[in-house]
Amino acid sequence: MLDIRIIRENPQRVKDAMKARNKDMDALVEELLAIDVKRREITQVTEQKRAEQNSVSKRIPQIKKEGGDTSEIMAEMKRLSDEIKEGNAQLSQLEERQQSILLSMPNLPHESVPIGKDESENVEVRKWGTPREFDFEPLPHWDLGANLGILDPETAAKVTGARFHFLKGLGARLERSIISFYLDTHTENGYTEVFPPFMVNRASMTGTGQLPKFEEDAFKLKEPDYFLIPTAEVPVTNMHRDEILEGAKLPVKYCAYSACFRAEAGSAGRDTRGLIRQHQFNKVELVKFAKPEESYQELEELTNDAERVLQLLGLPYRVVALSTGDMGFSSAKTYDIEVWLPSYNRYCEISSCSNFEDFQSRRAAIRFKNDIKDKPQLVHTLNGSGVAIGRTVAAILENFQNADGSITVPEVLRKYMGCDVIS
RNA sequence: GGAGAGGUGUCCGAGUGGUUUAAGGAGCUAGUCUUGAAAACUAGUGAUACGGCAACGUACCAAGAGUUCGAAUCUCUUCCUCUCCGCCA
Repeated sequence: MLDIRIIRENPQRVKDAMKARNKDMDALVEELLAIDVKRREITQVTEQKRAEQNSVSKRIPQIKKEGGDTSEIMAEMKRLSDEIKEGNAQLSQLEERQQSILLSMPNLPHESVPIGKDESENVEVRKWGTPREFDFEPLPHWDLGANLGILDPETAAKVTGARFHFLKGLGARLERSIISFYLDTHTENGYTEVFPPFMVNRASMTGTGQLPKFEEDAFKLKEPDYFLIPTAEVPVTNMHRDEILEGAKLPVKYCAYSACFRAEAGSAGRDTRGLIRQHQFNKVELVKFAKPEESYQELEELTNDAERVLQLLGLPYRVVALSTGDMGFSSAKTYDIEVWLPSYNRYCEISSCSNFEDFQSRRAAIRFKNDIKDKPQLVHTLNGSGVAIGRTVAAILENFQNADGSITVPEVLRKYMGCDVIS
């Protein structure tokens, strides 16, 4: 959520930023400005009346005690009370409208973000590794998985439906090994491991920006009003909702494994085969709470921390800076890490690392103060996949396949897998 | 799921409609006393939000709604905690 003060003081900057995101919100910005003026005006008048009501109310018991007649004052107070109620009603209407507009507005992109209409204008920042030249015809991971008997979407379709998988045997073990390897790597690197709930309430989904705008993307329980998490970002960031953190303890760094659930609304027909786009997938997520002046340095480090696991696995990847037109709703700046997938013959997103600045922390009221006497200020929140598990499995199967259909297990996973080859 | 008890400030805890600007205590801060410390005494003490240039005002007693001139206190809804029972991993 944007700060109403930024809109009040620099509406043009906000309008321009929305246009860079392909959204014309000029009319909404103007409406916000009008609401803001009116809101403050009514607040002042109503609070003044409230002050009078408080002071008169204090005198009433004294007058009664002295045997005075209060009926005239009571009648006057009744009128005042009605006026206050009317003022409050107007205020809550204005506040509700203001809030609903603010909740619908995406974050302002950081000045370093490339301006662009969509993903075609993302900027490649760096590349690591070299895509392998095969001396045989490489298979896509869904064929490799089926041939090895480790990937079984058909049974999942019977048991549940489309876009789910059973992993079997060494496939299931590979999934589990990657989770452990990622968590071990990140905890050695200073992240505190947490295991979060996989369902969250509405306040948490609103805090990180999934609601109210993107409700149709989430799986929702009928009763109670809970959502299946689309990413561990939601429960982990909301751990500190409505809290004031100690400045000396920042940055706070968490890593968390979770299953992730996405309805994938609007993506029918895309990536229908294999592990790339599922309704349920596993992911290890990195989450940071940082001081504002350090958050962009922290974003670079978080991205590097995510890259490290791919380097250790030996998977070629590249890092791209998303353009204004391709960035997510809540993000001020995002790097995507894309792993090389032979079957796609291109790099494919496996991690998305973002600085949300104070966009989430304002919604979720996550603050800090350096000293006990300071005024609390909003932290900057960051997160990134470190990294997606299912897509890692796909990348390992495809990049490390052998001519006989077997898969060479990356060195770092062997102690988890208990074998060198999947065959 | 059933029955019961609760949720008040940093903490403990009083408070069933108005002299409560939330009693009292603990803790914390400063001072007095003391060679120093402890004790005692005195004073201070909201890690909150909004409006206002400011003085200040307003809100906030789990959350939300209601009754009333006036609500921590009465009514309704929700959430959470604890105890017992049931069920379960």
